[in-house]
Amino acid sequence: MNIGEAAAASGVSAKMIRYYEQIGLIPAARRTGSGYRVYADADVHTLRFIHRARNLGFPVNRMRELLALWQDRNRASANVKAVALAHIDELERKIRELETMRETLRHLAHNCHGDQRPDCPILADLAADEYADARQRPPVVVARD
Amino acid sequence: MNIGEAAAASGVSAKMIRYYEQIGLIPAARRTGSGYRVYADADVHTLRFIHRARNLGFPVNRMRELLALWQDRNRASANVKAVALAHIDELERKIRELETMRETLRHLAHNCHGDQRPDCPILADLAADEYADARQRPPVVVARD
DNA sequence: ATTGACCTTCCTATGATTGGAAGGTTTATT
DNA sequence: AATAAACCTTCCAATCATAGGAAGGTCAAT
Repeated sequence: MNIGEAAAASGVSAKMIRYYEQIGLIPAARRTGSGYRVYADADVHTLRFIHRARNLGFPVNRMRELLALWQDRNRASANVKAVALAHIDELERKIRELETMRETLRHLAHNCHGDQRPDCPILADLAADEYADARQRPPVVVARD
Repeated sequence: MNIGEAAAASGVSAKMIRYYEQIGLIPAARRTGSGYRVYADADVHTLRFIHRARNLGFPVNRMRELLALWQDRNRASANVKAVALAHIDELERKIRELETMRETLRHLAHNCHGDQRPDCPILADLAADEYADARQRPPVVVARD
C-alpha cells in the first residue's frame, strides 16, 4: 500500500502521515526501491487509531502516551483512563471558557436594539472606561490584567 | 506614553501592539526623534477596546469590523449586533464540537474499569476495525467526525 | 511514447502569541 | 561624567496541526 492508499483507508491525509512520521509519532515507513513509502494493514490500523483520537481532540503529544499504552499489552486500564480523564478536564476548561464568552455576548446582544440607530450597548461595553468585567472575573479590586 | 506604558494601561502586550500595527489593525504610531512609538490616551482607549473584544474571542479580522463600527458615529446598531450574533454562532459551533468530544470520552471512560488489568474499552474503541467508516458507528458511541 | 496520477522533498503559510538576539535610548544612581 | 538598568527598536524563530505548492521522479494505462 502506498501513502495515498493508506491515507484513504485511514482518514489521515498523506501530508499528515508524513508529518507524523517526521515528528516521531509513527515509525519511519519502509520504502520501495524508488523511495515510495510502503504501508501494511497494521500501519493503517495505527493511523485509524490516531485519526480517531485526533477527532476526540487529543493533542498529538497526548497521543504518544495513548499509542504507547495501546501497544503495551500489560498496561493498566487505570493509566488509559487517567489520560482520558485529563483530556476531559481540558475539554471542560475550554468549554467553560467559550461559554463564558457566549453568555457575556448574549447578554450584550440582548440589550442591543439592532436597529438603524447608532446607540449600541455592545460597543459601549467594549469601550467602557471603567470596566468592572464582573461577568468574567471575580470583583477583586484593581488589576484587570 | 511609550509602548510599555500603553501596554500596561491597556492590557495588550507591547509585542502585540507592534503586531496589531503591523497587520494594520491599528494605525502606525507616531515616533519620537529616536524612533520610540508614542501613544496618547485615545490610543490606549482603542487598545483596551481591542483587548476586551479579544477576551470575548473575537478573531482579529472580525475586530476590524468592530473597530470600524465603533469609530463610525453613524453606524446602525443592527450591524454591530449582526457581528456579535455571528460570533455567538461561531462560539456555539465550537462549544458543540467540544461537548460532543467530551460526551464520547465520558462514556468510554465510564465503561473503563480503571484498574490494573489491561482490558480497556477506551483503547478498544479507538482501535476498533469495524467502524472505520465514521457514518456507520455503533449506537454505544456518540458521533465523532 | 506519452499522459496523467501518483510519489518524493523542500519551502511557505496559517493565527495569535511569545521568545530571544543584537543594538540603540532614556533614566537613575553613583 | 560615567555607568548600569530598564527601556526601546527591528528581525528572526518557535509554537500547533494542517494545507498548499513547486520541482522533479515513478508508475500505470493508453
